Amino acid sequence: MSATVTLMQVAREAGVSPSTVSRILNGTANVTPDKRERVEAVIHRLNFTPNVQAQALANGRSFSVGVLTQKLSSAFYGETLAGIEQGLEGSAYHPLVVSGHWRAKQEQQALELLMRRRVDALIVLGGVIEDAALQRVAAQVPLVAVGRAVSGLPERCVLIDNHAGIRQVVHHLAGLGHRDIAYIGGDEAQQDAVERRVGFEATLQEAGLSVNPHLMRCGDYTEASGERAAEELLRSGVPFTALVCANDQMAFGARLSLYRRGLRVPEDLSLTGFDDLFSSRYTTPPLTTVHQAVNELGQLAAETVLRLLAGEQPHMSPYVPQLVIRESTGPAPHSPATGGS
Amino acid sequence: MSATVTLMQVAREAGVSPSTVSRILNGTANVTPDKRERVEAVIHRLNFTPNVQAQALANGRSFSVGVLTQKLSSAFYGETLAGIEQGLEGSAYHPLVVSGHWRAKQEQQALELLMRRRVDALIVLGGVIEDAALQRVAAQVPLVAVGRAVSGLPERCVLIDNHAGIRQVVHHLAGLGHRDIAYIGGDEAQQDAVERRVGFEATLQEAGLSVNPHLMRCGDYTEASGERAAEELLRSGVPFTALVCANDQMAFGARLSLYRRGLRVPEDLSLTGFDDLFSSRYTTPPLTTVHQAVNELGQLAAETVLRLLAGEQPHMSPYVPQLVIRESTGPAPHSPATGGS
DNA sequence: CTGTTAGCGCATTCAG
DNA sequence: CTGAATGCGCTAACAG
Repeated sequence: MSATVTLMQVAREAGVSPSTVSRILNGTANVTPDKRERVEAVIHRLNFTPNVQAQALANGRSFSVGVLTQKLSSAFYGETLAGIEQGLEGSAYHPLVVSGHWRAKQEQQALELLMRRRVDALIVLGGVIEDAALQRVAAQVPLVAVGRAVSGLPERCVLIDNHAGIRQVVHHLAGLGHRDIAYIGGDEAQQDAVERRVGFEATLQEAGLSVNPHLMRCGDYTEASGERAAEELLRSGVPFTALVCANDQMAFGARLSLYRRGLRVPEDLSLTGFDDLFSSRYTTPPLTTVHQAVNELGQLAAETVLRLLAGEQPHMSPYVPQLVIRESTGPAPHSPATGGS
Repeated sequence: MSATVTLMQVAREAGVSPSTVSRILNGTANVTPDKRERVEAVIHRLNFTPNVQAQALANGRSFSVGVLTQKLSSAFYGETLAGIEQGLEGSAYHPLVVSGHWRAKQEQQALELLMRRRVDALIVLGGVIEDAALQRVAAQVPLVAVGRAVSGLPERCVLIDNHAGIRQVVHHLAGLGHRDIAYIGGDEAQQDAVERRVGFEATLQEAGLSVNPHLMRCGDYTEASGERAAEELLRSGVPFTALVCANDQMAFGARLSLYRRGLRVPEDLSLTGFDDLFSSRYTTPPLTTVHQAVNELGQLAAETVLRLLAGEQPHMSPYVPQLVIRESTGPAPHSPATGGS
């Protein structure tokens, strides 16, 4: 653990004042070539790296943007984080990531941690913390929310048009002749879960089909819950020819449940997801789902934050996700699967 | 953006000295109840939060441990990150994550960034940067590497016994009667990729089987590469009854390729992976693979770092992963699949 | 128990 | 163009 080199040491070693070294470091002012060379040589020789904390303290900015995510192990948010990282690249700002685990209290603590680190801006991915808490921090630093609308902060939310997404799914299935369509929704504590369900029901009617409460189930966005819900649906005996899941993970779980019962996809039953996780391309059969450009959304959030930091007032418009038709959907069979027998 | 409150302001407002406030904040010394109450009231009223940068500067520690990962969107490392976060929880230290994207140059930059942020310790996940670079930073701060051996830094590497893992796979398959076993390896720039391949070949011989170079292919750990390699294998016409993949993702890709050709798993062909990603439980059929307790490895790394920070010298022993037999492996069929037809 | 005094490492006035 | 002086916000001796 060799002692860490300071700007002051560099200055002494090079026979100049600390200010000169600082100027060279930041290109704040011109310096005679010979001094510059001398200093740079010393910097290199001593392997000096400026202390970011000190810089932050001195000029009032930490050059870091806090990111509140929910789970580091989530494929969905992981991709968004990658997008944010990418969007910030080249910009002097760096992301500082903390997770809230979908727990309001932890999200609150995470926000406090970020504020103590004096992040220059904030990006919030989903979460269940109250809008009021977000408004409070938004009063201190520029804040951009992804995938959730925060009241009082329009133009600061990168929104996804869930309704439009699920609508495409239903019309696709209806077009294939499906009339009995089952649905597995997500935890309605999350905004998008209710938007998707409402969109599903609305489109059903739009397509001249009726909502059958016996074909509606609720999961929590995990594979296990999807498997369980599909199991229940099948066991209930109520016939259906297509199964719409509110996200890909639950579709994966449902897929397993169908496999267990020997039901073929899409011959016996059509299956759809939402999100288009990377792995959805590799399920058997590849999953028909709604593509969200998660990475791009992350980049967009990053760019928006950068723009906000630069004093601009960016305009946001909701992102319309697109249906990707792969191989898990097909024409409705004549005799609906019930799973019975 | 309201001006940010400082400790000094709190002190003035409460009619005490800054040191007193500091003492209350850190519990460094006793303070009379009345003063304490007064100060805490002011802190609350002004919504004061200490500036971590300033604290770091003042006491020489940033209370952050840098984490060099490769891809934020990776399911594998994501789980490890979650483990690290968990392991650090409650410890005053917080993770600072940066990605290297498996590019030596970017990894180097990431390390520099972390050093400039004056992290108190470092956790490195995989990567392709030279050992020398890691040794250099290890000279400045405690360093723990996960999933890679760094020369000169034994006892600082959380290692996985890849050989033992792949060995279980081969013996499992041999026990099922498979004699023609194909292999899809990873990019050999990564240590574990070569360890797994070498382990595969060694165990084959150990089991009395011979290594058939025509059944060996190389991917890069991605689904796409697994699909491609399986395709080649099948097209080559060389018969085999089992396909061992060096990681789960490639197994997913291979699975799709088999599906495309109408080959049943495990009736026509047995398939195995390595890692036991969460989603491997949900493929159809669920994948037989080698379980790595990735989350736990992350926690272990975090605890080790904490121990190092506390001045202890922890002892490391390689982690032995365990085979998880699910449904993608079965008895060898009588007539091997060749994919030709 | 508590206030005063010095820095921590750097950027930035302000004079030369 | 460059050095000296100041302060960023906080902690840690050091005296009371």
